[in-house]
This record gives sequence, C-alpha cells and structure tokens, in this order.
Amino acid sequence: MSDKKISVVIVEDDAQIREGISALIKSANEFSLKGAFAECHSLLAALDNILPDVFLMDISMPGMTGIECAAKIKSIYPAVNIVMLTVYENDSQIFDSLRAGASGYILKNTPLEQILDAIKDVNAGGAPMTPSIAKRVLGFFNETGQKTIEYNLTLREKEILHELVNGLSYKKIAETLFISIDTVRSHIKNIYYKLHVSSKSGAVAKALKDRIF
Amino acid sequence: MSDKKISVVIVEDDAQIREGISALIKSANEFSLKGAFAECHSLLAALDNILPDVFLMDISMPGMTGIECAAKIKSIYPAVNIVMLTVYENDSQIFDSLRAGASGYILKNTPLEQILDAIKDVNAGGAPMTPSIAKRVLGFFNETGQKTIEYNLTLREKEILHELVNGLSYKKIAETLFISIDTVRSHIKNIYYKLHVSSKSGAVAKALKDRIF
DNA sequence: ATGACAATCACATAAATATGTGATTTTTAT
DNA sequence: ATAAAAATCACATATTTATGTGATTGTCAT
Repeated sequence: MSDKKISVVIVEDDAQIREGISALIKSANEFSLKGAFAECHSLLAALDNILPDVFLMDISMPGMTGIECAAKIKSIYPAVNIVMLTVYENDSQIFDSLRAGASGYILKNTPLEQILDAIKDVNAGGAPMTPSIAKRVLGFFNETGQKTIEYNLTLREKEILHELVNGLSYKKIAETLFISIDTVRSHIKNIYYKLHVSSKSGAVAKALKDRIF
Repeated sequence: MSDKKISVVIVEDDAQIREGISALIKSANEFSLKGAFAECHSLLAALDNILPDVFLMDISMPGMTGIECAAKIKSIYPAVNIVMLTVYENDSQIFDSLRAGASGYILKNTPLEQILDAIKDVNAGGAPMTPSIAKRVLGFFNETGQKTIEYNLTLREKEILHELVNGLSYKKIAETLFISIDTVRSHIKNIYYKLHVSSKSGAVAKALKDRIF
C-alpha cells in the first residue's frame, strides 16, 4: 500500500532498549531508521537534518524530559508524529504528553511487533495507545464531563442563572423574561441561598465551574 | 488466567450483524452470550435478569439511541462495561458515548477477532478503541487545552481577575493584594475595557469561558 | 382540602459596583 | 535617556446589588 519506507528516530537513554528497537526497525523493510539518540539536546541539534516521519520518544531521560522535547519538536514541526514510550502509566505524564502534542502513548513492555504496529498507526494518522492508557484518558473525560452537581434549582431559577451567566443586569433579565425586577431579585436571592454564594459573580463562577449548564 | 467465561449482551438492530456477532461469541469458548436485542426497550425490560459483564451496543437504533441506552444502564449498574459499536467516527457521537460512560468504541468494520479482543480488553479494565478513534479523543484534548485566548492582560490584571473569579469583593481584593481599593477599581476598569465587559459577573464569565486561567 | 413549593410582586435600605477624571511612581524596552 | 507601559492612589457620583420582610396566586401530591 505504502510506496516508501516510514522513517523513524528513536530517543531513549537506556542503551539496551535503544539498540534493541533500533535493530528491530532496521530489520523490518517497511521502516528506515534515521537516527538513535540517548538524550534530547543532541537530537534537537541534529533535528533539521534527520527529521523523520515518526519519533519514538522515551519520557524519563536525563537533561530534558521527553515531554519537553516533544513540545519543542512540535513547536518547530507541528506535523510530525511522536509516540511516547514509557514504563509508567501515570496520569499526569499521559496528559502532559498529550498536551505536548504526542499522538501515541505505549508502554515499554509492549511486544516488539506491536511497537511496529504503533508506528504504522501513527503514520497513518491514528493515535495508538494501549487499552489501559486509553482508559486513563477516558477517565479524565468522565470526571470533567459528569461533574454536573445538582443544586435543586427550579426551572425559573435556572433560566435566571443562565441570564446572569450571559451578563445581563437585573433590569435586563426582567425585560427579557417579562417579569418585574423585584421578582428577579427574589429569584436571585433564592439562587444565592441554594448555591451558597452571595454575589452575582459568585453565582456565575459556580454555574460555570460546576457546569450547571 | 480467567476462571470463568465473559458474559456478553449485544444490542444491534441490524439482524445480520447481530446474528453474525452472536454466532461468533457463542462459538468462542471464552465467552457466553447472555442475550441479543434489536432495540433498547426490550433490553432494559430484561436487564435485571441478563446483566452481563460486557455490552456491545450499537449507536444508531430506532426508538432509543445506544448512547441514551448506555447512559441508562450505567446509571443503574455503574460497574458494567459497554463497548459502543458504530459505523461512523463522528466527534459528537464519540464524546457523547464517552460521557454516557462507554469504556470502548470500535467500528463495525473491525475484524471479528479484534471485536473479541476488545471485549477481553474492556473486561480487563482497559478501554479499547481504534487508533483513529483515539486520535479524535486526543484532538479534543489539544483543543480545550490550547484555547487560551489572549486579551493582553497584565500580570496584575490577571491576578485581580483571578480574585474576581474566586468571588472576592473589591475590598477583599485590596486587602489580599495589599493595595488600596481605588487601585483595585482602576485595574478592574482596565480589565473591563480589555475584555469588553462592564460588570464583575461578565468578567468572571468571560474568564471562565475563555479559559484565561 | 391542605400543606409544600413555585412563581410572582412590593418596598426599603445599606453596601458594593461602575465610571469619569485625574496624578504619581516604577518598570521595561528601545 | 527616555518614551511607553504598568501599577499605584484619590475623589466624586450615579447605578446596581444584596438583603430583609412581607404578600398573593397557582399547582401538585397526599
């Protein structure tokens, strides 16, 4: 299907792993190895000359972490694909890596053939990750997505809170909802009581932070 | 490794696919099929009796979508695993599914053996998804992470805006930052000008919506 | 039928906020 | 060195908010 080899650069401080994977890539005729580095600085210095299709990047390395390095590479060449390679599945490492622009995240104990699959996946525009990593990512989703705390606001109160979030004054809200300003006041008093706040901005902050909408 | 079969229920309106996968599961001796449904209502009615380890859930079905159905199941049995099965990789479907509590998301054109792998993965606590789906999920990460609109607020202005978001009054801000209330006023005037708002709550809303922090 | 709740309105007042018009002192960049 | 930007403070005043204390009218479930 593919007409040319996928070029790879590996950055990994552990010589054994680095050379193992290097040998693997050299022996597979779908891939070509463009470089193998033990730390980030020498890679960055040589970057312009050896830019590959895909990076395999270790996370914990002396000097500069793979995450920082990935961010640097991405800032210069946004289109390259970077697969992080690590021993730990640690939430903050995963998220920092993803934020740095990594497109894949696999564990070092992954079978070698699957590492090659991951390189192919990422080169095809996919985002390879082990199911356990994916689980962490999804967990993040649910946390932030579900946090819809219920404050037992009535329908009308939610409407009014919504207008507060939109930045309307009491007067404008009264006009919009065709009620008197005193009614607006009354509702807002109750909203404050239920949300445990005592100012418009406090209510707005709570509404947005707790995703009442 | 596993001491008993993984029980599965499939919900899929297309008879051909439903029966194909049913046959596959019945023939594999690591799995047992606890039920196959063509739509959600009959499944929900029977749910208490046939609760499986893993659901395979089609998304587009007449009556109730698989996403709504997944949310219902999760609200009753939060621990069950649900793998969504679909023909489309559509951003909103993916995210709605994940929010509904799905732990996996695979395409119907996935090879049958990989569907079985996905069931095993999800049962083992993983989150199987194809690399292309994973890519979408990651894309979401970068979007929300990067959307830091810049309003050219100065350091001090950001500090003060931050205190506004925390719900402090002018007076409290003045005390917290050891400056006079008139200075606070002055900064807030400038913040309003830069954010194009004219009230505390408007500023707070903008700060949170545009993720200034 | 009746008590609980939701939604509406009124009046009063203290406190906080929004806005204008200045001015002085540091910092920062050219 | 010097102009621009950032941070500080002051005073005045109109508007808006926050809060309390009521009251009336529906709706809804027991």
